[in-house]
Amino acid sequence: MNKTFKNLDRDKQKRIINAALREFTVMGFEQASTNRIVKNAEIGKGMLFYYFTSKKDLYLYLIDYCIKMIESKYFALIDTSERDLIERLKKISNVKMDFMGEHPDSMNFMATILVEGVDQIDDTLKSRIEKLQEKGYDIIYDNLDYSLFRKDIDAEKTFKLIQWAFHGYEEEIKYRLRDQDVTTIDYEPYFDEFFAYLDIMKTAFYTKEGDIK
Amino acid sequence: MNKTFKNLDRDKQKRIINAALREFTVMGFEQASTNRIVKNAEIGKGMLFYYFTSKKDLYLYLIDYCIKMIESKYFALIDTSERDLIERLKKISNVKMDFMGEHPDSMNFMATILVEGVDQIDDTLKSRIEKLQEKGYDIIYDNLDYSLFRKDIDAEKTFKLIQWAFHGYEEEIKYRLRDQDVTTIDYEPYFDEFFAYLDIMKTAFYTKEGDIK
DNA sequence: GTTTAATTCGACCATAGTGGTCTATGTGGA
DNA sequence: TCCACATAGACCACTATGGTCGAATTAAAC
Repeated sequence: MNKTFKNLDRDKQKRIINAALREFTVMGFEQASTNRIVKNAEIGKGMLFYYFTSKKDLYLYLIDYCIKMIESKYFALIDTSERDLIERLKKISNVKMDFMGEHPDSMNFMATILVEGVDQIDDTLKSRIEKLQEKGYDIIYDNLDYSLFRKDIDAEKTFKLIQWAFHGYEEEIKYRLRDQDVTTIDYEPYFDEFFAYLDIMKTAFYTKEGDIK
Repeated sequence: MNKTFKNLDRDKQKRIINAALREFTVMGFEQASTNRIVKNAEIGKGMLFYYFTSKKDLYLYLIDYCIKMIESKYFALIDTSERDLIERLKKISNVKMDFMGEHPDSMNFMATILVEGVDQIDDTLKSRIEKLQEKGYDIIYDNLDYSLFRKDIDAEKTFKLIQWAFHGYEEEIKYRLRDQDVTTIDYEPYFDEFFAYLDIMKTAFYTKEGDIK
């Protein structure tokens, strides 16, 4: 990546980054077209290869960009002091929603990278991505209070059930809002609906007040 | 589609169908290559366009083929006489596993059709697909016994939670077995693990024996 | 055994798109 | 008037595309 790119006005920079992120997300590395990227970014073809030495160089830059973005704007905002699993997942959902609102392309791009293993990546980058995944795991599981769960069911498995519910609801909302503009959506009513699910799970999975042992 | 295709030995027919299903599933309609299809099916290029008038003709044939397949080998085997949601989902999982073992390409292909709306489809085909989705919905929800659920939580929402758990576990298993040969997998231990999850949900969501009201 | 018909193949076609280069033309400061 | 940087897009060799076509092979009919 050429230093000129760093000195660009933020607008042009963002246009290029977002156009490229979207292209790679939708098409994958091989099928992604630099022609479409420059057209959507509204720059000349020559410029892309002035800023970046090759398609691959651009791709690797984007991965690095997204890793930094997720570390600073997503993971950094989640604290693990909340020891109630459901309450913590609730907070994570909030941060995630905010992040998705502001950087949807970065998140979607990284999602495709994580599910499809990509050949273009070298070992150091690969290990950075692994670290990122581990960190994502810790943020959910670290320092949880197992004693909240009823004693007659397995806590580990109940964890899973709760997580699947979070994921399921997320997907359900994505499906319901499938072709609406992300920036204009009011998520408030969905949070209320979601909290009802959380209450059910607390009623079903957590120790009732007054219960002993 | 040419009638000659119907008269082909089953082996060649299957080779062509499966090669095409896989190509369209992985690449989508536009990016799918007829060259790769004929190479993987081990037939000459000319033959594909002898059996089918065009790429689109092949594509539409495959959709029709899969709809019929799913209706006769999947939906037909599920009965809705079991009124306990969890037990019914258990049976559905069994049929689904069997089907996935024998016709994985058909199922994956239809899945991509259902999530990505495809332009190539005309109205009559579109409505057949909608019917299929409705049928899939009925198979889960028809004739269920709501009285099994505890009275202090919302039954509809609990349905959702249970479904999300089924889906979550399915995905988890797919992930764990991600690069193993589908035909050689022994699913038995996973069923045991899965039943443990179902027991938890019954304990948590269903009315306890002896409970009144 | 000869003629006719149904199958099979892959070289070939025009076309479109690829990643990347290069030249010509700004642009802004000294 | 320089000069260095920045910009655009025509252009390149190359690859892959969906689809065609004539020649070869096989099967059937007489």
